[in-house]
Amino acid sequence: MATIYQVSELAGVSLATVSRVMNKNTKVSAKTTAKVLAAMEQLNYRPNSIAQSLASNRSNSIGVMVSELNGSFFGQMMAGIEKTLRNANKHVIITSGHNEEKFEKEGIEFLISRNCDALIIHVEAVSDQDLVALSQGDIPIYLISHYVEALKEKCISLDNEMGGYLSAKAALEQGHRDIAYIAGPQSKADPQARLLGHKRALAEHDIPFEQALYFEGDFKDIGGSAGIKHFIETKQTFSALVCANDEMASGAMTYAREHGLNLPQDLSVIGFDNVLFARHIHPKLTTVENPVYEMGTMAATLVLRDVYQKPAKQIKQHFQPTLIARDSVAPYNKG
Amino acid sequence: MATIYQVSELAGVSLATVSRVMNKNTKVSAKTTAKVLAAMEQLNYRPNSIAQSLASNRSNSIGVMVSELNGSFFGQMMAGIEKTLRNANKHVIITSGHNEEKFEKEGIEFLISRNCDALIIHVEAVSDQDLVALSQGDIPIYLISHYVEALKEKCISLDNEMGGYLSAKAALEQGHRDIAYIAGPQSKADPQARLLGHKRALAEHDIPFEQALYFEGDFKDIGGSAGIKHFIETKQTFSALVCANDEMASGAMTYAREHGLNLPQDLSVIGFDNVLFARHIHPKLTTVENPVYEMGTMAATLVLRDVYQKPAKQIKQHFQPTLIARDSVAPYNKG
DNA sequence: TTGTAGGCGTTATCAG
DNA sequence: CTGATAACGCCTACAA
Repeated sequence: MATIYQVSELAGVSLATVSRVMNKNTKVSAKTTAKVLAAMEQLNYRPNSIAQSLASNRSNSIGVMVSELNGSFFGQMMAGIEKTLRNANKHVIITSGHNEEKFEKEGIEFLISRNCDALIIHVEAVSDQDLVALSQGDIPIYLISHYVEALKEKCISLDNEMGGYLSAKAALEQGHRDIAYIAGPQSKADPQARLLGHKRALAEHDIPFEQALYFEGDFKDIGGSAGIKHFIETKQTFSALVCANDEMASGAMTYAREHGLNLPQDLSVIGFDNVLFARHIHPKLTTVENPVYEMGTMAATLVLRDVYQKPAKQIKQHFQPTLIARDSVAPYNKG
Repeated sequence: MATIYQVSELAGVSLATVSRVMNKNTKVSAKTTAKVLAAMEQLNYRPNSIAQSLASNRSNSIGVMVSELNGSFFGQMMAGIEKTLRNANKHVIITSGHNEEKFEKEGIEFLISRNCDALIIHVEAVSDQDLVALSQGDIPIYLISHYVEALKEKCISLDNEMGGYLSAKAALEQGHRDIAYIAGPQSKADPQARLLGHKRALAEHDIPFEQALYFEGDFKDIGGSAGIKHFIETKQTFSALVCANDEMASGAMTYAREHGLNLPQDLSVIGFDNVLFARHIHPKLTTVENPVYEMGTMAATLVLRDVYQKPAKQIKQHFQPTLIARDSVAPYNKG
């Protein structure tokens, strides 16, 4: 592999000059530039990115930490991040927390030890407090799909309250009044906000929130089936079921069908996230779009702007969800 | 950030000694080791991985190139790769080809320019020829879920022929004889092999392969719906439908149901891959397990062994698929 | 067992 | 506009 030194020899200039034409940061005469370019071409020169990093104190790498790699969420997010960053010639180092706090923290440590210029983080288990502490460190961190007041300039988040509102609205507007709700883990902010939005929509329609129609799930399909099982066994009356994510909606639908319910005639179901499989399940799931790809793109854009001083056209840190109406909600049927 | 030099000063030894206790490759007296460790601790020293890379000519990074980041396949694969590699203190740089040959090639170039120690590649569009050419370069490449004869030591692959055989078998063993098949793109080796396996199973049961019951899809749900539409419109008789992947199976099922078929009574459907949503769709999809996570793990293990000389317990390069029997296949019903 | 010193391939700060 | 030359932080013969 040719080095900058060999290029400089061939071109008959100093190595500093070669560096200059590469980085275009200092004026170099057209003539010398041409010579250098020719030499580079001839030697098939490729700068050694590691040496560049060492000398410039910039690794040009962004660490991305996600709580889990599999699952329907992650791919979309990564796609947005990777595309944006690679266009800017930055690279993405990826780590997964495998859904455990210990691994998430280790992963972050790992990324720091890798000299990343910035971190984009989407974690479940690490506390807000730890995140704030982390942000005091040398390396800038950005949070995706998670809002922490103290770090608001660093957050890309979704209006989960509005999402919860929209999903309840989808049922209410079809005339449903007995609406069960399977929430996500209330130890976390996102599911809390979704629940809040749900309650707001009910209140707007003068429907009291019934504890008996509430169940806290785990965001997995099993949480959905457990929730509806609970409602059925406690003999609740409900014509619609709102779930705080699509996985739980899917679990609930499977359970409902196995127990003789006709979907959506006997029960309308609404999800949240609009993951890829939402349109594969039957009936096609009405859900709330969670613009994960866009959020990934935006997080990357933010890094580019703040860390690398790249001009960014427009930054949008707070995203609004939208309802995706498909086939899993039927009009309320008095019978 | 403390440097190795500061540590050496504090410990009262040379910087070479500090380097030695870090790398444990040369004997250092217990006493000095202790001093050095204490100094490191005190200064909260963290080696600069970039400087290490430059000096040792090892970036400790492995580039992973996937054709697409979203989709149900990728996450599993990545999870296996990342976990294995991080345990060995290597990091993963990720790039996506966004399903276009141009991007796939650019991505590979990008990874090479990033001084990766090895590449793990899962591409769709790049030709075998190009892959072979690539492997002549300085940087070792490994192929995942793809078999190229000339690169067989570098391949982690699945026995797709056997998978095709198993999926057909699932229908045959339930008494089905009129079995439609929606294939994947026949320009690629994997779908070809699946089709071959399908034919072998038919032949074993003395059932001729009918061109009229064959359709070539695109591995997307749309291919599945187009396929079954074709069969229905040409008035074929078939009681089972085998699809070369789960997405197409899902698309076909949706279409079938919309056209009045009862699943699985009127039509048994079999998929391939066992992606995450396979158990979310209705009826739960009988399919063939594609052990993507394990293949990812194994690719990483192979890299660790070949590139970093880490002892590997057991290498398995060729994986066997297994049938996952769920609810989408019903016994053949003469009626 | 430990220290010395050269080198890895760039960038960046000086002069000129 | 261009050329020396010192960092950057670490590894690794080679010496001692």
